[in-house]
Amino acid sequence: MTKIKREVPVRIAGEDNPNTAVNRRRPGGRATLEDVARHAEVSTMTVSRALRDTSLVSPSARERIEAAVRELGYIPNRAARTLASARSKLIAVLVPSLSNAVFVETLAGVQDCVGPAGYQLLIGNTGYSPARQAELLSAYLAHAPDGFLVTGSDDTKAIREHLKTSGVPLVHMFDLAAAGEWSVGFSQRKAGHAIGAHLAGRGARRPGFIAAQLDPRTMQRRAGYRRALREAGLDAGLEILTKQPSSVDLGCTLLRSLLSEAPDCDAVFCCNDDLALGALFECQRLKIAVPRDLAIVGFNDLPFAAVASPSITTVATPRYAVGFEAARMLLQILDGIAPERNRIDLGFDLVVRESA
Amino acid sequence: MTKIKREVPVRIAGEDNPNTAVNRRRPGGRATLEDVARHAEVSTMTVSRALRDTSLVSPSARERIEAAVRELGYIPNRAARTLASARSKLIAVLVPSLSNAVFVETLAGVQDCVGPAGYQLLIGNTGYSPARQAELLSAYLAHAPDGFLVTGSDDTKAIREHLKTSGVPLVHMFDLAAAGEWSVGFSQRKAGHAIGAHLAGRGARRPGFIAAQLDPRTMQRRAGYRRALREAGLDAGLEILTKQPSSVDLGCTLLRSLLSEAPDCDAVFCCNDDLALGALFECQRLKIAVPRDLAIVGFNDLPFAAVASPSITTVATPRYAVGFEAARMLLQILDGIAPERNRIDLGFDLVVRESA
DNA sequence: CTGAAAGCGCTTACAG
DNA sequence: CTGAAAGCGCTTACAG
Repeated sequence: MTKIKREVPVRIAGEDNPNTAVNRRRPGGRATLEDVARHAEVSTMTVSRALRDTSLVSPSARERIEAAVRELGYIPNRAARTLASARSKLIAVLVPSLSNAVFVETLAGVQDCVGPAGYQLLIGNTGYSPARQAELLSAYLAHAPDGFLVTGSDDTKAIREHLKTSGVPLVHMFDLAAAGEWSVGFSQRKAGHAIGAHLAGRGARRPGFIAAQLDPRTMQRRAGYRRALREAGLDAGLEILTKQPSSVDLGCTLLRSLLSEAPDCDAVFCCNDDLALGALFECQRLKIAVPRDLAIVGFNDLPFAAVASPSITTVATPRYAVGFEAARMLLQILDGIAPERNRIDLGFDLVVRESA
Repeated sequence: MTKIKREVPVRIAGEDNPNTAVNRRRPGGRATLEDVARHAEVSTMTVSRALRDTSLVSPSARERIEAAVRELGYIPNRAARTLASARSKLIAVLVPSLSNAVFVETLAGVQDCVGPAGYQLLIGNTGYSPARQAELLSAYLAHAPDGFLVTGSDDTKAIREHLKTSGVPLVHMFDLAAAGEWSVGFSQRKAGHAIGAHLAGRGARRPGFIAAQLDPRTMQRRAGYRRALREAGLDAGLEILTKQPSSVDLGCTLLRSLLSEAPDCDAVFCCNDDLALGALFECQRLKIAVPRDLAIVGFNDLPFAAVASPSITTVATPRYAVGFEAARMLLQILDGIAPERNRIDLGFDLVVRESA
């Protein structure tokens, strides 16, 4: 006696499993491609084609398939698609922080670029930690992302090492990487230099620098800033650095430290706007007139900088564009189009306002 | 003549495909479970077990498997796991905004809770749009998330409708949903009431309200605030509302509108801290003493509120906890454990500072 | 503690 | 324009 193999699983209408706690294979009886095919009286292949590109299929088939999809509430299973096609339509994005508005806007740029192309984002927060970054890289590799977009918390070598064998393309954001790598950003060094030059140009005698986190990009800004001061014949030695995460609160604290170390300090470059806002608040508390007694410069041009009182002089960074262009570059690579350049420098703008 | 089917694909060492542009099935020849099994001289099942729970396997097998994994650089393919197990280990999180720091911190709470349990997040930004929310719900359903965490941009009914048939559990964040739904949040209405009562209590004669975005939660705060004013015998009619996205800049603008409409206004409840910061800056520009001439209250207690000058009176909201507890509730549901309560009220704190 | 079989729901690569 | 076959890389459900 032969067992009869049921080619088509029998679905009894209204056969709801009352015991929802039990983990059945198809919770809710979600419709599959096969269900749609049967309903539309075509093969699964035709449905598969119609779903990807309607022009691949005859109008009549297309109509029936669309009707079936609607009736069954069919939603494709991406895991199956990923497994079969070896394309996940997932892009992994690694940023050092999300409490920093800069990276939130970068993500918006990425999202706006890849969303219309049908990609989903896997967003990882490395917290500026190389170890965490390595972990995330591995974890995300398991999802077989089609590409990586990363703002490195440290050297790019470890990243390369990790991804090299996987063959997944990667574009660096903010770091203008070396040849042989893809990158979109701007020169942190030049930006820092522009600030140093501005401060020197407006007559600062004793400028100071306050910085938190001390990530690579901050240190590059510092290098440019120091060079500008030296070029202007000024001492670049006055600085308060801490590895603590940046915050407005910390800006207050660091400003106090700076002034206690150098009461004659007459200008301060804060490594970002949050710090600058804290410094400004602290000055208001201490009755220090800005910019008359102390000039303050921030970095990034976050939304509040323009409307603070006094408004804050800062460097406007193209963070949204960095995300968008890095994503575009990655998409080109994924589509097999060679981007014109392997590194795109988006530049920056020194925005001179009231505070310096 | 019979074709011989190769049971084991032959892999020739050093056989690198020079044409990396060609999209082969296995870019980089990523190792599979089968590769590991062969290397460790066990079956794929044993490897599968060892990977999930080492105690399921003999120590000797375990050792060989671990060695093989290391040597081959094996990284599991989650798409395959998802397809076979019907569990994606993905949690979809929908928030109305990422430029609002509140939701960034909520996401941090979610991440900190689900990360250790091996879940990845799919983060969707609805931009406060119900239409976008519906789109994202569908898009994410394709990824077969094990659960949803959402802060609704509108009514919860549409969400239910969408997810009902899918059987994917959902926990609401911030909205304390109706019975039969899972939710973690706090009473926006009571929080608004606390602010109204505080302003009345400190002698406000002509309080005003400024608000942006006008999402459901903002309107609930407004309702509580107005009731408190009425209870104190004050007029609740003075308000400037706009659907524009919230920003510090907008806070400046709305404050000016408020004062031009009611020059005798002596207290203002800003629906969030960004608006309050803008209002404060504008007062500084207009030489309006805060709180003497005008009291300012914000909402959320973002990091800058405590250190502004003057420091800003506001309501501290448990946003990190909302994310964490909502995630915990969801994880319990996924593990088949019934949470004690279906709605968790985390409360809030009125933080009285200098500005009001 | 271990393994052979079957299948998850799609797409690729052919063939017509 | 359409379809039958095979397979993507895992896990489930059995069986030992």
